[in-house]
Amino acid sequence: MPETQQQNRKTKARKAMYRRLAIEAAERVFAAQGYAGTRMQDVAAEAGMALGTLYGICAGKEELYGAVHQQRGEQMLARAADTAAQASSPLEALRLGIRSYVAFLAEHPDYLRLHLQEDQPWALSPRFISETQRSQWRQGLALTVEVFRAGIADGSFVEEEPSHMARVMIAAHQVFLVEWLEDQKRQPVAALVERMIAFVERSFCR
Amino acid sequence: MPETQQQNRKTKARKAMYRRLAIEAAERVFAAQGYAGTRMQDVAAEAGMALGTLYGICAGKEELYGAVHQQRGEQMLARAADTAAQASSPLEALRLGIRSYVAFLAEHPDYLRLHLQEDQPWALSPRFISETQRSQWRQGLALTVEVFRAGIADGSFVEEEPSHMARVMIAAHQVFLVEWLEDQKRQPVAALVERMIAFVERSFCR
Amino acid sequence: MPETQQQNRKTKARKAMYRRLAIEAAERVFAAQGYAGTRMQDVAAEAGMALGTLYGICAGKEELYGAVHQQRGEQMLARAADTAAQASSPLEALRLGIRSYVAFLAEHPDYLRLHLQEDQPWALSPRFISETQRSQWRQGLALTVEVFRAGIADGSFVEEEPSHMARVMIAAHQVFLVEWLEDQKRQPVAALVERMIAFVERSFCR
Amino acid sequence: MPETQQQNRKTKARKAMYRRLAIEAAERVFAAQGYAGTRMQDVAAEAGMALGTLYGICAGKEELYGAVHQQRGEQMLARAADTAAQASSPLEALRLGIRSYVAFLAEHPDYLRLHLQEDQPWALSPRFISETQRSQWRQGLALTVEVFRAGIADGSFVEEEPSHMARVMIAAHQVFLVEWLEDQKRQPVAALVERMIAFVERSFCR
DNA sequence: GATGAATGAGCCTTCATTCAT
DNA sequence: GATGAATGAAGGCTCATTCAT
Repeated sequence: MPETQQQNRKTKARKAMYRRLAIEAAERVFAAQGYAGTRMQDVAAEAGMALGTLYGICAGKEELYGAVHQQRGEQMLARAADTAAQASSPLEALRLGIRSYVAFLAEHPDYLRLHLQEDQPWALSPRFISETQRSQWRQGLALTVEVFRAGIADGSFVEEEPSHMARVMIAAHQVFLVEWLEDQKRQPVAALVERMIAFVERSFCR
Repeated sequence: MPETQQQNRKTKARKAMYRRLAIEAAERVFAAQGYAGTRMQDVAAEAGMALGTLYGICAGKEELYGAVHQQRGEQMLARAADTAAQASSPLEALRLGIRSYVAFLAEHPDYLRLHLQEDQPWALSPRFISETQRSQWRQGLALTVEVFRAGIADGSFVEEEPSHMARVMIAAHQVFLVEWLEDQKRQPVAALVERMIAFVERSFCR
Repeated sequence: MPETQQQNRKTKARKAMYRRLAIEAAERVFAAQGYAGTRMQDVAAEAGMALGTLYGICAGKEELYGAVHQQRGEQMLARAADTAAQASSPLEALRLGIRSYVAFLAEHPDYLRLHLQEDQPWALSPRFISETQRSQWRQGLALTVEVFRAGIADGSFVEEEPSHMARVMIAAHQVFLVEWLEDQKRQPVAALVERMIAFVERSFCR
Repeated sequence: MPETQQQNRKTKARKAMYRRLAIEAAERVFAAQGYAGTRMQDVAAEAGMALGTLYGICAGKEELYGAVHQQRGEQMLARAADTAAQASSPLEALRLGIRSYVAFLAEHPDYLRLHLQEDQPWALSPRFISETQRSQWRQGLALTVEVFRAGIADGSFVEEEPSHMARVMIAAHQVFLVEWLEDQKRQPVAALVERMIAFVERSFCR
């Protein structure tokens, strides 16, 4: 039944679009009101859809919250990975990667707030993260880890557990980003990035 | 009326004891179930008292949560400050301070969990922080900042904004602590401390 | 979008109906159990709806209580005003008005009970009266006051502050109504009305 | 055992004193905060005694509330009765009685507020009235009723049910008293009394 | 499939009352 | 007898989720 198949395709496409819509709305509302302060009603309203529709798209509040992080995380990582792939050395890959993801966060202020509020890369059990999301997060982390591993191998980085280095780097970078926000983003992004890179080199390069 | 005075003293002492009991119970429950997942009923039960008694001791759920952080934070800071005071150089003060607060957290695993869950030194608006707590946090930060400032002055630290250095240090240390927990505390505390100190020296010493 | 408009109309109509249902249920429960003795749960049950639905309809217990008074008060006043408007003299207007509102109260025994319990025209600070209700009460009083004023002008009533006369009249009439209830409503409404009118004439006519 | 008897007497006397204290405190607090808004704790504090002591003195909140009314009611009636007893005619008795009880209320502003808030002489089921109080209230009413009955007999009053007349009179007088309060007591008590008497004569005298 | 009205479990908090000291 | 700390039942309200239209 090609007709049915086409319908399925259409249906799926529409569903995907609705989901994207919902997730983007959720990002805005969660960023503004926090997880506890956000009602599903608010998200539906922000997304311009009915509550029931929202529930047809996501499994519940927790899943939706996780999906926001997954969605943006995926995008952010993809961009960072693409950029870093063009590097000729692990150190350069790291520099390019940082530049890329800071640019991404600067372009997505709502996600930045969420990221700083709740995204604890060191968290014991990041709240509301499904298995799918967890595995995806691991993949993302793995990219950074790979860069560190290569850098250790070629002697440009200190010998430490790469995943540890990645987590420390992310944690420290959160401080830079918060201070940047507290300062009303007065510092140019390029300067911010340079300081973040400098920190990493000081902490991890030989 | 010395009788009344004595009674007041007794009453106050008892109240203080009850409050400590309640705060300790709250620490355990908040650590295990998180803020949102904790019912006041649970805390009362854990403290072995009736709900009404708990409410005679604290003003509400938020205040109680804040009190847990304040209580332990105060203790931790006092110990770290005392220890660091005996140092003969800024660098040694930092080392002693880190050793002290890690020891404290190792002795108070529930507070450690809370600390890692919610104590985000980089947070934009740390939830539920009363003015008392805020000032207390500032004092704590100030101590660390002072050490960094002295270290910059005597040339042992890089020239950076001291409060920035303090926040980065704390953020990075959280990663060490989480990994330590994830590893079931298999690493001896002394070794953990050494790695944390080594990181700070790498990141901030000339 | 005429569809949406129609839906809005439908929605509004339904909401209005539900609100009326809720208010009528509340009237019964408040009349039977008093304000303090009434739980919102009871009202919801009496109205045959869930608690959440009730809260979708009214803002809370106080607002609901006020709404009952407002609703019935409005109806009662409208009827009394309509009737009195047909009178050819102030005295006749008063007679018709009294006849009308007593008939209304006789038809709405639950509201009568509420009226006797709480509607104290002499109250210093009538509890729970929102601004809307206050203005409505003023309107009601104004109507009666107008009749008295006209009666004073044409010489049929004694010269007194009309609003005082209105309040005294209402207070005295409450006694008639309570006694009627205590007597199990054995006295015909028409006779009751005649006695109430006689009282007013004795007290206020020249 | 005369010793024990004396102790009992002392004990009783002390208890009676405490009870009076408590009732007076309760009067103030109930007048200021209303029945629902008053906590037993508040009354105890106002009376300068411990909560347990208060409960040794009265059976509970409702009983205490009733006791306030009973206490003052008794005093008020006693004075009114004494005064009225010196009258040479029913009409004069009524005049003297009114003068007396208005003076009493003017001297006890807290009781006046309570009286106007809650004392519904026409109420179907006056809240919280114990059997003792009910009988006392009947006695009080009986006095007034007796005056009316005598006045009907000697032809000075209209022929109506005396208890009805008494209740109507009280209800109407509440309006006078509320207006007097609303007017900040600007009107002299003597003038107020004259208007109240005038009303009664207009309504009930032949 | 979309809608949004309806649901009701759940939680924070208060305060009348009791009872060990 | 006086005390007041302790109790815990009770109730207003919210909001995630469902399901009839």
